[in-house]
Amino acid sequence: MATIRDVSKLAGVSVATVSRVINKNGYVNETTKNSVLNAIKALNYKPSSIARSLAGMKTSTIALLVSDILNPFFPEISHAIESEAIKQGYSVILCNSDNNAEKEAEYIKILKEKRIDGIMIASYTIQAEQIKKLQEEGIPVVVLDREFPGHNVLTLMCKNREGASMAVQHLIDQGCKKIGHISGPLDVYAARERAIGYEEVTNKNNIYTPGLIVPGGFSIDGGYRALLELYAKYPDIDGVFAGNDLMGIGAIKALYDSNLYVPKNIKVIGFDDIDLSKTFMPELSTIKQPIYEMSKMALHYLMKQINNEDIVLTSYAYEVELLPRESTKKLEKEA
Amino acid sequence: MATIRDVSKLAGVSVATVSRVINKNGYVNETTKNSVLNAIKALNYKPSSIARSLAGMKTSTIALLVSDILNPFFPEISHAIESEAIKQGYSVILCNSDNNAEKEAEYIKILKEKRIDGIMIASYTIQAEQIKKLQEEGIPVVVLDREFPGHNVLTLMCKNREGASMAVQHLIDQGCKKIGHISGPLDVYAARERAIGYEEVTNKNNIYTPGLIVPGGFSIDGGYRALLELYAKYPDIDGVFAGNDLMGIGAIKALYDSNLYVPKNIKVIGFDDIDLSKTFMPELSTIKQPIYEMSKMALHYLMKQINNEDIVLTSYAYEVELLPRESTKKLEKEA
DNA sequence: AGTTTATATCTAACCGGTTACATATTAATA
DNA sequence: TATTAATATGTAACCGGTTAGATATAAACT
Repeated sequence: MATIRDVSKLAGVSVATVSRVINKNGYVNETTKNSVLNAIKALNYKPSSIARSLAGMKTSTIALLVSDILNPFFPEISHAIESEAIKQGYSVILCNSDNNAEKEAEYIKILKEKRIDGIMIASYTIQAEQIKKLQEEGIPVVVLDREFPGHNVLTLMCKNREGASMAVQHLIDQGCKKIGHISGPLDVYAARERAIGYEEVTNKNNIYTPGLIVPGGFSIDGGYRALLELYAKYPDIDGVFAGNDLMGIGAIKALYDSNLYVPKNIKVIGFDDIDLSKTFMPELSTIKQPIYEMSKMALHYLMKQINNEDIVLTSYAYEVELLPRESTKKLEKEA
Repeated sequence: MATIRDVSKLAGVSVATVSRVINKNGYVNETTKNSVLNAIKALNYKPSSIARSLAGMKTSTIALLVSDILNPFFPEISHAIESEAIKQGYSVILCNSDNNAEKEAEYIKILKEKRIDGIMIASYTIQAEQIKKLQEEGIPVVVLDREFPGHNVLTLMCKNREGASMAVQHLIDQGCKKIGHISGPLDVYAARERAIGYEEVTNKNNIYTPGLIVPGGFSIDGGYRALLELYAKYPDIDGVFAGNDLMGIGAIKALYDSNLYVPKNIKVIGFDDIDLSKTFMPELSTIKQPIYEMSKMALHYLMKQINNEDIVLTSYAYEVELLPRESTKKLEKEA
């Protein structure tokens, strides 16, 4: 593999000149530039990012830490982050914590050693303490879909509580009288907020019952099991607000396997608007959060921190949107 | 950020000794070792992988190049590769080409500059020529789910043709008389092989009609559109073999939207056995390919190349398995 | 003509590790 | 006791870039 010194020798100039040509900075004579360019081509020279990082004190690499790459929500984030990052000349190391705190800690250690320029966190297992440590070591951090009240971190999320309220209100509008909630892990901020939104609206309508909240771990399987549990306890349930689309899909599947149909017997609404929700049958009503937009802005703010522009480390909540689809349709005979 | 020299100073030893302690090689006195360890802790020292890579000529990083991270098939591969890689102390840069040849070429350039130790390719846009170039530059390569006959590359795939035959035979066994095929992009090896498997079995049963093959681009949308096209041309179709599960799901959706039901009116079988296929309603019959196992072995062979163990650069095809589910069920009244 | 400014290039230190080689001490063997 | 081997540690070159500072020439300005 050719080095910058090989190039400089072949072109008959110093390494500094070669460096200037490569980075298009400083003065370089047109003729000199061409002979350097020719030497580069002749040797098939590719500058080593490793050496460049060591000398330049930046890696042009960020990390994206996710909970579970098998959950379609995260590939959507990953896709957005990566697309935007590459536009700015950054590449992304994807770290899948698999919802495992130890694996996550191991990753964080590796990332520090790799001297990545910043880290984007979309993981439910991470603790505020770990984020604080990263920041103390000078590593820019942005957090997606979480909130750490009382900590100086930039976090982006959607209006979870409001969205949940919209979802439950929609079920009520569609005629539901007894509405269950399949929640995410309640130690996760977004899941908690959504549960609160559910509580608020059911309370206001005098249909709140604590037992109607069952956790479903944000997964299809969890949603499936949660629905069965819910239905066993309350066979007269007629609406379900699932804390995310995956659990909504799991719930619909469980109903189907129990010979109950959506929306005929029970109406179901999810949250997120992952791609799959409008492909599923029946199409899943949901609360859309602007995943691409949020991710894009998250990256934007991460870059600002990396470039030492000072920004306020606070949290932003994005608007959500109700997307009524088949799974909450009011059938004619009900009307 | 503390450096190895800071540590050596604090511990009162040379950098070589510190290096020996960190890497657990060479002779180090127990007492010395402890004082070094203490210094490391006191300074919160984390060795720089950058410097280490530059000096040691390896990055402990591999790249995974995928076609489309939004297609669940690829997160499953990604999950497997990443899980196995981290066990061996390697991290993975995930590169999503988005089915865009230019973006892919750009990534390959970046990866060369990053001096990654090896590259795992699961992308449909890559050309044999590019792989050859990578190899000539000494970069170990393993390819998943493709084949490049006549090229010396290690490729892992499943028995695509055989699986396709099994799928079509299964449809026939379930009573289908007119079977369509929604294919992947026919310039992709796996898609072509599956189409050939389809042709072989339909031919043998004298039900082959060229017009019954329609391309669906390996996506849900593509499958949806392909089915509509197929059905418009051949309204008497009673079975569909989709070249992957996503297209199978798209096809079922299209049928549903046309008031046709699966398996009642038409039976559908997919290929891959992605997680979603058994959650979908109806559950999608499919040909299971051992994604985790294949990916794991792919990584295994990549590591062998990285470690300069010589292996035969050839292609391996994994066994597939028919998973009959609801979408191809023979209903009682049909029997 | 003398001074300033813009252009062009080079030398060498530096980034933070690894490692070959030299050196010193102690233990084992002849 | 002399010699060899094992243990322990240090020095300094090297990996391949970047960049500050030195130097030199040509053009522009007093």
